[in-house]
Amino acid sequence: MRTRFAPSPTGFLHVGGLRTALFSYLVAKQTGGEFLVRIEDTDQERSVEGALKNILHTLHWAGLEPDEGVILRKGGIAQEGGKGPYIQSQRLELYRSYAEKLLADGHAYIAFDTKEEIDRMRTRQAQAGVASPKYDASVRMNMRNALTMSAQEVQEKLAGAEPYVIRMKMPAETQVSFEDDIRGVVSFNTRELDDQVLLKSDGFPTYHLAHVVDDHLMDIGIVIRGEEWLPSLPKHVLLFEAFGWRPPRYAHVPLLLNTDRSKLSKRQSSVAVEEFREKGYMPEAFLNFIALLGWNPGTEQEIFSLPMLIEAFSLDRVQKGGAVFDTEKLDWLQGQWVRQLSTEEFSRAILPLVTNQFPKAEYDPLFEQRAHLIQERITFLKEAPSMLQYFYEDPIVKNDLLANAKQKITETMLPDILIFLQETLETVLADEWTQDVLKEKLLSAAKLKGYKHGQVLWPLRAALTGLPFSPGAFEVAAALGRDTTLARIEMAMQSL
RNA sequence: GGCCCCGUCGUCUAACGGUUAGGACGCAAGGUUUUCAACCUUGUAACGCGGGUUCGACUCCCGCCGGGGCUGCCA
Repeated sequence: MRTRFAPSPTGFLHVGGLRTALFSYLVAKQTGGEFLVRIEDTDQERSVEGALKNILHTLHWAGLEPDEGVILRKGGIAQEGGKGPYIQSQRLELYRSYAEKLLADGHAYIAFDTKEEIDRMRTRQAQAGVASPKYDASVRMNMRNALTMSAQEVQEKLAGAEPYVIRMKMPAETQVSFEDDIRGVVSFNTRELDDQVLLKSDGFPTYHLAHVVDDHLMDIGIVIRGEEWLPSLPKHVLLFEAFGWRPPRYAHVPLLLNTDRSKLSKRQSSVAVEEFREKGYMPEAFLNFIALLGWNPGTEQEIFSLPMLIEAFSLDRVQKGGAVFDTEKLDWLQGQWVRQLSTEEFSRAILPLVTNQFPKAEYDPLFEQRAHLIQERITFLKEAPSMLQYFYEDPIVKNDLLANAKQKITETMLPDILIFLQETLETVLADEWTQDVLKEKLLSAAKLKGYKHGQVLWPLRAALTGLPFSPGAFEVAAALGRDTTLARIEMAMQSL
């Protein structure tokens, strides 16, 4: 089954766009088909410089590599496949010829109305309380089109280069029913439908014409798109019929919503996928999150990689109602994905971040060991450098960190506690300096002295790391080694 | 306004006539070698309303209410 993702280069890749792209990608992959990317740049005014490249980059980041169409390659943006071009602004002649075919077959007509005339018509209809304002409100009367003018008049205007559009001639009172793969049968009456513009006066097609022509020519088996297109479905089905083509299958995916349940918008939420990438979310976590918004596997599994999604996804388990884009679960998934990495993968992922801050850091078994200590306790990879800081430089330890009311440690108790730590730890020899031995010796000594665990462990951990939170005291002491551990306790004593 | 779509915990969702309405996030409490996390345990919380159909409705039908989308020479 060939599927496509067809963004307009008007800005960043939207999270909702990524979701429809993901669903399309999954359907293509699980049916052994191709996933194409086509660019819908038919609105010259809204096109944004650089948006195309940006969207492709983000798609690549997410791991959704197109098989055909517009693809990001080393050299830049390439078009691959035998059904191109895949950028609509490069297919203008094609759309025109198909629009003319419609004209010849009586499914469309030329109209010369100006923007102002159309505006006036709408105002008039609104004032008259017309239920469904449309171009042909009064049997296409009062409008300047090929349906009400003589052929000669039309020819004269065309010869005089007067701007015109080509409109679809909507059949009267026809019931159009179609089976959507997510919603089941939906039906509409053409009575409510306008004579949609198909070819604009600037020679560009509207979405409607371009969609029908391209998805037919590019042999798309199923069109997966946002629910906002559902009301346009009958127009598209009718166009396929007018061309004598078999329509593809359609799946209208429910919308992503703001917290107030309106259509997800930039004003109310973060909607650019790029923002999430910048915040440090892993593509796996983000994709996992997006997939679970409106789709469920029917099992209690929550963690899904892209290959697992290809395996488990199906359109009939896609929700019909919109889903609030609430990212509270995303952070949890991000943490899960950090934990999902092997120690080596994790170490390699954080290495550049750490060397950036501590140039002498390098990948070796020791680094892996240290990385392992923090892998279970961070959510974002970018937290790694600060959590490993004390392995690369001596911390500056303040008394108010060493003392801790919650652990019942006052500043006046500190000298005694630090001496206790020093004396006890000195009895542990270098060759038995392990987490287990340290724990055994220190806790038993503390018990003899009448210290509570927190009263000795908190100052030890704080003296070693200088941080309000970090891996545990024994883990850090073992990783730091005997000399450094004792030296830092000494330093803490000096600074009292 | 008209047309179309939708309606289960705060959020994402399971259930496809018979369940104590399940899971996840969040939140709360407890646990773990101190703290923040992570992790484990327990808890918290939902079928929009009213009619039918049926021995029996979250599930089927109708109405209402509520929400959303569309109603462009934007996609």
